[in-house]
Formats: sequence, structure tokens, C-alpha cells
Amino acid sequence: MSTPERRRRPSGRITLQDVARQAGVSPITASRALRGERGVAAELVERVKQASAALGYVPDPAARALASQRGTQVPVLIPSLTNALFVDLVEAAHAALEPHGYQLLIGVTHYDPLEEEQLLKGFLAHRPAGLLLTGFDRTEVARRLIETNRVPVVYLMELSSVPGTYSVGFSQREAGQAITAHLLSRGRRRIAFVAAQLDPRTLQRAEGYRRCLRQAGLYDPRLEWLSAQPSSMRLGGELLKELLERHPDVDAVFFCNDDLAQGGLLQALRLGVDVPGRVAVAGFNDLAGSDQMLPPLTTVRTPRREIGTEAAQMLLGVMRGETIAEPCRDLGFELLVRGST
Amino acid sequence: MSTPERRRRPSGRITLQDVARQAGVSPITASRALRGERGVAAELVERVKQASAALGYVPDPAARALASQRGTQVPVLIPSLTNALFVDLVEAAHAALEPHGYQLLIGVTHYDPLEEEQLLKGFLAHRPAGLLLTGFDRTEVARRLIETNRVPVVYLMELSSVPGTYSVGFSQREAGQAITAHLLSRGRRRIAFVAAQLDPRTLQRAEGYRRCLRQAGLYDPRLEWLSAQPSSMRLGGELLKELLERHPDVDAVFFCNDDLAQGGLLQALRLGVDVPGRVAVAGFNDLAGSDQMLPPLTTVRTPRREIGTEAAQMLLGVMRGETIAEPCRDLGFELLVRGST
DNA sequence: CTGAAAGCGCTTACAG
DNA sequence: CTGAAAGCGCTTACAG
Repeated sequence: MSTPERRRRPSGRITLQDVARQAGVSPITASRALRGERGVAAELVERVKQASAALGYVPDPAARALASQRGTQVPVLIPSLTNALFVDLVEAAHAALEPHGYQLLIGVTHYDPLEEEQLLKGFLAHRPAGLLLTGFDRTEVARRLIETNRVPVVYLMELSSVPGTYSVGFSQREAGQAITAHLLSRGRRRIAFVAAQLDPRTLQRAEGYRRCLRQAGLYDPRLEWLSAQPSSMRLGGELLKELLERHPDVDAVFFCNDDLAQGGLLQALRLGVDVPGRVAVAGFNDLAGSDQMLPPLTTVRTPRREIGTEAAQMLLGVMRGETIAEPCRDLGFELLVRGST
Repeated sequence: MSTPERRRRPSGRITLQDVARQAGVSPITASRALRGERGVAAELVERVKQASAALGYVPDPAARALASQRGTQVPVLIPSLTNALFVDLVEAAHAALEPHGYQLLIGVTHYDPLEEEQLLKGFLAHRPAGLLLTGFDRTEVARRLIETNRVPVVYLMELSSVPGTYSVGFSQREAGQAITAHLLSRGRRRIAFVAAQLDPRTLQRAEGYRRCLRQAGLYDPRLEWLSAQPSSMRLGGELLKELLERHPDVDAVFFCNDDLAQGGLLQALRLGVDVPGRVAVAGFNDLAGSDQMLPPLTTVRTPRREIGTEAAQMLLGVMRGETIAEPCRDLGFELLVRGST
């Protein structure tokens, strides 16, 4: 078995030079061939690729980033990994980016704009190829950093029609409105909105809820229960209990997230409150387990996987300098009516 | 307002040279001062740091990685982000590494050794400062890659006493044994083990279960229900139903993970099966919602946050070349007895 | 304790 | 279509 000719550097690493030598071309040509730049003779491309494979060449991302002033990393900044919503989003984006040689880096902001700003600073130092950001609520400094660095960005979850802005998501407001309208259509009149975390998207759902009930002449601000605590099943249970004690006439509850709603449903079971008989319960996001509840939870299926995929594809286009046909991509949502309403 | 003297490069970036010029030292000295290398006059360190702050200097990680042959990134490879266990682990490790200037990169293997191998190849090209890996079940190629690259590694979740190996975790086998023993102590005799995913740690729990029941003379292989499907609440419900149909005499079920157990509990509620009256139910990991179930779920609290923190700290030590006092760190586990057993 | 030289491994203009 | 030169921004030995 003959070892392919290779002259190892002191570092022991196989470099582009080794590949070029093996293929009998210059390093520049090898570089172009490997990156698939057009304008290299097909025969040379073939030779270079073979040499690269034979030597087991792995390009050095650090050297590439340094020379080209642009790396292959794509940071995605999300508020939380505890909400399965964002896990799905990230997984889908990763799957779409990875085959194109981009590396998705996950940054978790914990719903804190200052933390996002810090993460952004760190990631931008790495000369990212592009950026995936959640929503539009950030510090002025962060905004300026993004502009100054002229890095391609696609925004997730929310939509913006500002020219030059790329976004993939759906209307949180309309979704909040739709689920409230559904409860109205079921004959409910005293409909509460119970929310935690109070991030921008939650507040947009609240707006949809409000608008819908105002139009129906049924809006009562006392039925809006907002807690800044992080969302959890336990909290959902607690809030439902308090709500029913304070407002025994409530006949429906729209929880801003499924974990709260699941906790609410279990609480109702514990208290012997009939769902949907006495009170209807709806959630948001269709998280794991919502279909397993007793009764199964009515909720909104949000297209998080699709958002991840589409945003990644849009970003690929922007990074290639292409014109994006639909820079503000509304992926909609789907009302899932189950037993709880 | 006087702008600090700065001569911008064509790239517009403020470099170490700019800082050095401003401080009146050579770039090498500036580099050493900024990295806190000892052997630089205190006064110079001060001057360099001031210049750096005044200019808003941000070191270029790519250049640093290229020159030093070692970056500041620490990839952590975990099987899944859908299991909240690993989310907690990763968050804790991030929190411990970030203040030391290391960047945690998350790689998800989907329980697939080949996928892990691919991820490893990609990450190693980036010259990581260190590596955090889950368990010891990987391909031969992956093993060799790790050795060849001489990169500091700490293993998570499982323990190894092999010299030169660093690991932080607990004994999955003992935990499986402990929960089975608990069920025995409750007078249960027909104890089933229901598992999904069948990753190495799940199988270790199975061993603990088996050993415990064998010792008691109560082991019945027909009560071991193993499914290679991914773990979910839905699956837990399905498996419980089938199990009770096939073996109506089962009086306890040990689910290998809390999501399965939660699904099982809801199924019992649906079927009107009394828990723990007719059948006791136990889970594993103490995931979100387990304390909210009806009845609350007996489970094992696994020290995933502590594992993340301790592993990160151990890795910091290894990267600094320190001797690690306790290279095989057993963090134990805690039995949480609640209403379901 | 400080610095001049060389180099890490690639790619970007610029020629031909 | 191909290549020689220069440079990206830092750090590692090696001197002094």
C-alpha cells in the first residue's frame, strides 16, 4: 500500500499547499477549485479534488476567516432553549445550513436585550457569515453593531416590511386574535388571557386578544393576567387557581404558551374544575404533550420548523448576494381545536 | 471632544498594532499584557489595557487561533436538545466557561455515533481549546480523532476510571438500582422497566433494574419493555397501555425517563387505572412538570446542572495544564419520592 | 522584562 | 484561465 506523497509541516497539518503540490497546481488555483469558484478548468478541479481527498485535507476555518474577512459561522440568537419552540427552530436552521458548509452557533439571550448585545459583540468578532436573530426588540447598541458590521441578517418569528430587512415568521397578533375568536365562537363571554415571561411576542398575542374582545364588546382588563415570571407548568397551575378564585365567572382561559396551559389543565383536574364544561382552556405553540392532556389541549400550531428552514434558505440567498423575492415571509399558523374548548 | 489617535487599516478594524502604538509598546508586549501573561511590567500592562479600552479593541479570534494553533472555542456534543436534561447541562457549562473567555459551541448528535463523528471532524478543524463529550459510546474513528488532536476532553454523564480520562457524572446503574429497590420497598413484586431511545445510559439503568430484581429473585425478562423509538409522552402512554393489557399483574412501572412516565401517568388517568393503588409509577431525571402530575411523579433527580458546571471547571483545569485532583467525579443522584409510588 | 523576525494557512486583488 | 505577491491579525520561539 503506497502512502500518497506528502510533506508534513511542523504543525503536522495538511495544508492547501500540500494539496496544490500533489495536484501540480498553485495554491490559489487549488483554493478556487475547492471552493467551487467558476473559471477553473474542469480537469484541474478534478485533479485538485482528488488530491484533497487522497490527502484527507481539511480547510482551516481560522485561516480562511482571517484572509477573507468572513467566516463560515452563522450565529442564531434565541431567547431560550427551555421553550421547545426554539429547539425546533434551531434544529431546522442547522439542517438547512450545514450542507452548505455553514456552521450554526447557538446563542441564548434569556430574554435579556443586554445579554443579547454581549453575545452579539462576541459573535461579531468571529466575522460571521450571517446572522439569525429573534424578533426586533433589541438595544440601540446592538442595532448599530449589526449595521456597522454589514453582516447579512434574517429575523425570525416576527415580520417586518421595512425595506432591506429580511424576516420569516407569522403574525403573533393575528394568532392571538384567531384563538380568541375561536373561544367566542364556542359561546364563551368571560375570556381571560394568562401570560408569563411577557416577551414582545407574548405581548403581541395579548394585543390580538384585546382587539378581538373589544370588537365583540367583551373586553375586561381585569381578566388580563400578566406575570413577568418565566413560563412553566407550575406557574400555569397557580395562575389558573388564583384567576378562578378572583373571577369565578370566567368561562375560558387563553394561556400564552402551552406549558402554562398544560399546568392549568392539570390544576383543573386537581381542583375538579370541569374543562371545557365550566371553563374552556386554550394554549399556544402545540408543544410536546399538549395532545396527551386530559382533555387534549386546543392550541395554535406555530410553524417553527418551517421558520428555521425558510430563514436559513433566505439567509443563504442574502449571503450569496441574491435578490430575495419575498423578504417578508409570512408562514401563517394553524388553529388546532381539541377537547379543551 | 478629542478622538483618541487611531490609524485605521483598510479593513477598518482596530488591531493589536493600533493598541500597541497608542500605548507606546511593541505589539508583542501588548499581546502579552492583554492576555495577562506574567512577566510584563505592571505599568505597561496598565497602559496597554487603557489604550485597548480607549480604542475599543476587540481581539480577532481567527487570527489568534491561526497564530497560536488553538482557539477559544469549546464544543459540547450532546445527543439531543429535546431532552431538557441536556439543555440544563449546556446552560451550566456555558455559564462556567464564558467568564474565562471560552465560547461554548453546541453540537447535537441525535444519538448517532456517525453524526457525532462528523460533528467532531468539523469542530476539530476549528482548533478547539477543549471538548465536552457525552458518555463513552463512539466510533473508533472519533476516538482516534480525539487522541490525534491532543485536545483536552472531559466526558459527561458517565464515569470512567481509566487513567488520563476526565469524567463527571454519576452511576446510571446505581440510580436504576435505587429506584427499583424503592419500588420493592413499597411491596411491589411485578415491576416492569419501560424504556425508549435505548442509548447507553438507558441501558445502564436497565442493568441496575435487572440486578436489583435478580437479587430479590423477582426478575422476569418479559417485564422489560424496550423500544428504540425516541422518548415521548405519547409513547409512554402507548407502552403503558400495552404493558397492562399483556401483563395485568404488573404492580409497578419504572420508566427510563420522565417524559415517558408523564405520558404513562396521563394514560392511567385516561384509563381509570389507579396510581399508585393498582400500579406504582416511577420516572427518571425530574423533568419539568413531573411535580405537577396527578399524582406527582416519583423520580430521580439527576445533577445535570452540577455536571455542566463541574465538567467545565475540570476542563478549565486540564486546559491550563493543571493536575486534576479528582479526575473521575461522581456527583451522585437523589431519589425523589412523590405520590405516584 | 521587552522586541524584531518569522510564520500560522488561507484569499484578495493584480497581472499575464 | 492561472499564478506570484502581499496581507489578514495575531503569537511563538529566539534574542538581548
